[in-house]
Amino acid sequence: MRPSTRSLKPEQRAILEATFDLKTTPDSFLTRRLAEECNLNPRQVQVWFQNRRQRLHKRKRTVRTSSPSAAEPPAKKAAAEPARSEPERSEPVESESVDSEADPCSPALTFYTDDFGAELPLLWLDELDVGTACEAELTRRGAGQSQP
DNA sequence: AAGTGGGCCCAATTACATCA
DNA sequence: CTGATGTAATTGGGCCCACT
Repeated sequence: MRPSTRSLKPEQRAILEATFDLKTTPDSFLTRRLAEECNLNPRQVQVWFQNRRQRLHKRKRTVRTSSPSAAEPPAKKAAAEPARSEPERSEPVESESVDSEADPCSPALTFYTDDFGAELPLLWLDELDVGTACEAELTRRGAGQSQP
């Protein structure tokens, strides 16, 4: 493993990866929030997610093709993709690792990434109410910024 | 209804950095 | 030094939605 070559800081990646685990395609709002949280440009966040998805698909394809019993047709892009019909795009990809590190007891999702070893309170990940939950939580954090 | 512009995504590619 | 590998960023093409 390379210690991140010319890449983002471990903390930034940790946040992005934790988010990616729950949501591989964040909407513009979430992208902006992530950018704020990571001190990056929204464009960078967007590019990061794009590359991440690409890597994931590539790996899966490689695994399948290298697999002797892999008989999955290429699925030609939009062929099997409902795409923008869904407002929230049900994740077509299964998380490669980390099934559910989120603490269900916590009001705000908390992730522990062994990558960074840090505690990442990602509150906006509630896909259902990204907007409101995020606003509320961010406001709270911005004001108090302290967890009991 | 048709045409246009903006936004988003995917796949492929490029450019750079690091390690063996 | 070179080749392999990983990552960030760019490019090109396609699709969808809102607007005129």
